[in-house]
Amino acid sequence: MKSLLSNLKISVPDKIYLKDPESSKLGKRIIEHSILLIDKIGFDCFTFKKLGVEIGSNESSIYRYFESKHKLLLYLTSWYWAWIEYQMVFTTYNVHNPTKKLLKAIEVVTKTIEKDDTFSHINEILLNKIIINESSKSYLTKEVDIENKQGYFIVYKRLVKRLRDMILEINADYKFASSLASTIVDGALHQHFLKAHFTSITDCDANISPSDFFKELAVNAITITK
Amino acid sequence: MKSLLSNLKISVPDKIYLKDPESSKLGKRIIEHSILLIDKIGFDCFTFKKLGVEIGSNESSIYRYFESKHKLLLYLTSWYWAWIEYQMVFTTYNVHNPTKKLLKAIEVVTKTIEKDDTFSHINEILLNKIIINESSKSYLTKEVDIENKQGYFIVYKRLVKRLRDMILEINADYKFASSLASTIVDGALHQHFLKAHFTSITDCDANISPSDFFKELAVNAITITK
DNA sequence: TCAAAAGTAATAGTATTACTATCATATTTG
DNA sequence: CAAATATGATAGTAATACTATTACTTTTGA
Repeated sequence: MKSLLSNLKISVPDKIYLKDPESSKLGKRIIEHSILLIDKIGFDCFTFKKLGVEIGSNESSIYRYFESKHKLLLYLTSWYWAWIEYQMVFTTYNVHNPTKKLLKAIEVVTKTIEKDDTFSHINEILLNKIIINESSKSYLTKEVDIENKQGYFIVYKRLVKRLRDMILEINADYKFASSLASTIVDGALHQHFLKAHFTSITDCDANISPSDFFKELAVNAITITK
Repeated sequence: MKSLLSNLKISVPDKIYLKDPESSKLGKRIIEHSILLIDKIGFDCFTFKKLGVEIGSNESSIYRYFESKHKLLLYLTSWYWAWIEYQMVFTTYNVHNPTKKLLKAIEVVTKTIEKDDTFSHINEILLNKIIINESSKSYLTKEVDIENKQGYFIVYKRLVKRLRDMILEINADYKFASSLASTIVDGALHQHFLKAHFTSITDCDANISPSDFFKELAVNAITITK
């Protein structure tokens, strides 16, 4: 219970930012408009100078919140996964049947995001698109091991571990619980990408969702060897 | 048979390059050393200027082969997948049992790459590392739809479709053959990445390979609903 | 309430990147 | 051996990803 409650808050590892963007109006505008701008022009073309123009503020002011656009991406991904984790813990909390619980968790992790008005300055639909298109760039770098040691990816890893634990609750003997969990989380993003851009190599479309695929895949993987 | 033979050659869509790097000594040096340098410093820090220094040649000469480093990455990924496709077709060619055939194909796609001396200027072990760490950057761009229309990703998509067809040979009623195939190809790269950097969220290590995981996953997914 | 502290803006400057353009030289080929 | 082709050297450009400094503005707490 304690462990659950301590993670319900959308909190991002504090080493990621220089100054907490949640602590000021400008900080919130930075987050709000960085999501809009990254979605619009892509992370590769996104710069703090362009963001400054967008929010009518100065480049140098943005640098006081984030060292680099890479750190900003780390912030956005951590926020996103913490938000997903919150929903996962919340929706599975009073579900006692292990299989039902896992299916609910997979649903949360793999579904197409809908509007959420809890956090007014964050557009979760666009943020989800950014996660699909850009989040892997946050760890596919030469600095990944150093940054991993500094805890920049704990939220993501914690989410995968929660999923792994639910898998093991169903079948403690399943040998690939961690790999299955990480495959579901990463694979869902990939299927959403394929659905939008490479339709010929996915079955996901208006009728079939990534959730359908991964739910069946997971249940078959875990229960067949039971 | 014709269809098989026509794809056995390691051929890369010719719109990717300005001048075929296989057509000259300098071209081969560009490929050879771009693999070494990208592996060493990462694609983000890689520039044609640095590559020029490395091969004792001029930046402007490299630009005569590739428009940009992005195109070079597209070349390397296409070459890699064509090489994998070649092995997949070759090793499954005389296997008539559909399940055995699929398992051999998954082995080829997911295994850790070993030395291959057929193509002297290409270090396949390092190229595989580049594919794991950098290949998604070739399609996670704002230009993906235009470039897809121009055929820059056909080799990758053709490989996934071959795998899909083998899945359907086992069970023609399986609803998620394309998604399973694309999940295996992308997921294997991801598991290799996790094995190297985020060990706590994968089961893959010195004893368990991504191949073990994906073989069992695929067979269970396909056969249980048969 | 007023001074100190903290936050924000404006400007300038730097090294590097991702190229393009031009011209010269070297090599190949018909 | 001349013409064509390939490569090299140099220069130049706009943009990127920052850092540094100074000035102004707002908040706060004694």
